Amino acid sequence: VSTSKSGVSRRGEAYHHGNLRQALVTAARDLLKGGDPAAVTLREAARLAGVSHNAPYRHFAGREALLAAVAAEGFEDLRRGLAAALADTKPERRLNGLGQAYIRFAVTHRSDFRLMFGSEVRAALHPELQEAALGAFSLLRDAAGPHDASAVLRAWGTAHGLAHLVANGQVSLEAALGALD
Amino acid sequence: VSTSKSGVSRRGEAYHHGNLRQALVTAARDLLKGGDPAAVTLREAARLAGVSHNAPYRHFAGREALLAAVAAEGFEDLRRGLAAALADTKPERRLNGLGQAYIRFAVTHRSDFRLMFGSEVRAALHPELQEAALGAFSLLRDAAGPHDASAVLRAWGTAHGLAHLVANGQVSLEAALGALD
DNA sequence: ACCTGAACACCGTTCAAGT
DNA sequence: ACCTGAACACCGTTCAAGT
Repeated sequence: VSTSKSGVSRRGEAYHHGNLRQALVTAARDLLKGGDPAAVTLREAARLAGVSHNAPYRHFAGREALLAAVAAEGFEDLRRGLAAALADTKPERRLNGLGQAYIRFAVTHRSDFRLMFGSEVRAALHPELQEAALGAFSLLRDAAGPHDASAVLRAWGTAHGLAHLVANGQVSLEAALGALD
Repeated sequence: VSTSKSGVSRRGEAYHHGNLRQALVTAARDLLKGGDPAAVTLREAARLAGVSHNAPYRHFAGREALLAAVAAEGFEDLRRGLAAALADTKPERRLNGLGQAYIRFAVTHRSDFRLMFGSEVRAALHPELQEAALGAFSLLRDAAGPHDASAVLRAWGTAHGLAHLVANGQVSLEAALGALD
């Protein structure tokens, strides 16, 4: 968002964009907010970034790679949200606090959440995405406190499932939070 | 799959197909099995069904309507699976048995499951799909037995979340079933 | 009623250049 | 290095016909 870093020396300048990669990710994220992942188009993202329909290939192998970068940013946001919840929660309420933060993320980042766990992007093909996802998941695992693996997995599943149901509009946020404990 | 019903009088006959709608849904389901929902294409489904790329519009308003029909079939299958689990489970283990069946459905119908709960199809726009989904969900609600609404929702969330995690390959089937209780 | 063929506006992706 | 323009093969969707 800032123009202070490297490359963009004249305003309106498209050639030697300087931050095209991030501009494309941001554009894609905006397109995604509309709710329809099919609307995230390489050509439209390029248009929003002010470059030719072909410039994105300098930074991304293809459309799916751009979506993977968006999803990876989503997982980083999720990790931050979970970490913040940890800091605000008493140790004995950790599972609960993490669950709440997970569900809140799903509603406040609805379209990101669906992309992160949807089928548009095959995570196995995008190491950067896998790493970001692992970052969020392992925080969950490590931070859950004195519970056995099965209890942690069950708590994860519950938060994850309620988050999906809320994000899909099948359950209200209040009901989901109320069901957490 | 049967040719005995209405219309297909000569083999190889495409004109007055007789069962084009179902043929298209079946074709779409086959395409979906590949794992990539983008591969489900109106034109390719028409090709598989042996009709022109335009014939599907006689039965579906567009691509999304075809996907909605596929998802609706998925929900009917899910409902059947849940009903079968109910019949096989002692009353005091109902929540558990339903959860197991839910997770099993997700792994045996991986791509259907992801379509049913993914973002390709906006359920709100397809009443037939909403009805099929409600059929499965209300079976869950009604059959759960002597539990309060919050406990039923939590159990649904847990099964749903674990099912997603298994379908996405983030958790093994054994671990998910083990976490159920 | 049900189906076809041509046409339009889009996409992802590749290639040969340009600065 | 980074970007452009032309080109290709695909799509969804619409329209005017055909039987």
